[in-house]
Amino acid sequence: MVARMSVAALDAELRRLMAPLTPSPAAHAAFIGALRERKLDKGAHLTREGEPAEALFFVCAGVLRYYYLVDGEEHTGQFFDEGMFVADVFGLTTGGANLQSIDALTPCTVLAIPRAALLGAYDADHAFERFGRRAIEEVAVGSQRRTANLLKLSAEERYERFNANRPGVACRVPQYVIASYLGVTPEALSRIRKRRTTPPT
Amino acid sequence: MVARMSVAALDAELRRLMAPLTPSPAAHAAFIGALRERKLDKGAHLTREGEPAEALFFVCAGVLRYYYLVDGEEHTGQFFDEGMFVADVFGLTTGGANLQSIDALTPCTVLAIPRAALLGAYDADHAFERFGRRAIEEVAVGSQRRTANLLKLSAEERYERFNANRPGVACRVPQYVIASYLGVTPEALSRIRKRRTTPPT
DNA sequence: GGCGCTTCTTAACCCACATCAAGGCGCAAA
DNA sequence: TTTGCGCCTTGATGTGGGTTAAGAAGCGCC
Repeated sequence: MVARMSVAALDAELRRLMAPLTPSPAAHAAFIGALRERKLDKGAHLTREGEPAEALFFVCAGVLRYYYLVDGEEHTGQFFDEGMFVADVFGLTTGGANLQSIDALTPCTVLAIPRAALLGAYDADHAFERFGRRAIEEVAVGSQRRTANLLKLSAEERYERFNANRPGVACRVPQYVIASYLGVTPEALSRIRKRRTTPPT
Repeated sequence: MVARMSVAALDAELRRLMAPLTPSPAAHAAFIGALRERKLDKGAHLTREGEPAEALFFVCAGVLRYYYLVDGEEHTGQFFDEGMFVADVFGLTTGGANLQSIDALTPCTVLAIPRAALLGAYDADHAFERFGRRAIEEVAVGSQRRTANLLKLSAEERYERFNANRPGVACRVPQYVIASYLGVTPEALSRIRKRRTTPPT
């Protein structure tokens, strides 16, 4: 049931992150064997705030995001598209309840790595532990960069950078979701866009 | 030259994070042997933006922070006090130039774990690799929480939470540094404080 | 083709916070 | 004691973005 091509993409990421270590064939086989493919309609959820974390996900196709719900408002934390890993880091790493909800912004295909299989791989093989370390290092750097941008850039600059850095996301998700990522209202984003496309009078 | 008590505190953190694994005596001895103690005056820097990352640091005494310099303005990313690890995560993990500057907000004592020793420990022993994974997981969760707070809370709420969560930091660093952490000007923080202490007319 | 739903835009008004500009206070050096 | 400096506060004024309220435009569905 698991598409060959998707697993190959995940495997390439896996080997990039654990290099120069290589996993034992047994540990590798157990890991691959635990993968489950999931197809998501637009709007479907992978996790919800408060529920226990089940898995680490690898995006084969589509765009997802995680977000926080604050008195009815959705605050988007990050976007994930093809080739990226997604999870509620807190829930996945501590076993506690998820702090974030993850949903599909387009129809998606993901590979799920159940939490038990991931922890088992960490225990079974140093190479998987390295994969876990390197993967979360990239998450941490990305998150710190995001924090820095929120602190030091204006809404307009954040929008420019987002367009430049994530063009594949920018053109596939609705403006109001981008607004919630930038930390402004959809109205404000609309104004920014008008200003930008009509700078000369 | 390395104080016994400080190393004991670091070692406790180390064992907490690598549990239930334990390092080989040889790898553990090599790691401990590589530690170097550094004393910092208030205002002294551990790293500067653009320089190569040298080490991971463990705070024995004092308060430090990392910050970004944007046209003359310092934007504080995070505070670190006794018992915490500090580093420029990007520089330390990739070997590239630091993205952040780290300085001492009070006189400090830290233990430096040279980058080469850290990477060597990762290679030498699965238990150290686990320590690295767990430590950076905590960093990632903290950074995501910080991002979420910037997105969803007002300046006043961020100040309240900071006071509640980091009282030991709040009372030891100047207001203008706290303001740069909250993402407001010192003037705005001053007004927030006045409002807070004088809610009844 | 008409209907309803979602998304995006526009406009008017308001407010939190930035900016600019003075002071005030504590402390250390002279 | 005086001077100077770093830090905090206060006030006046400006503005980016929030809020509210309407439309307009795209699009699937009957």
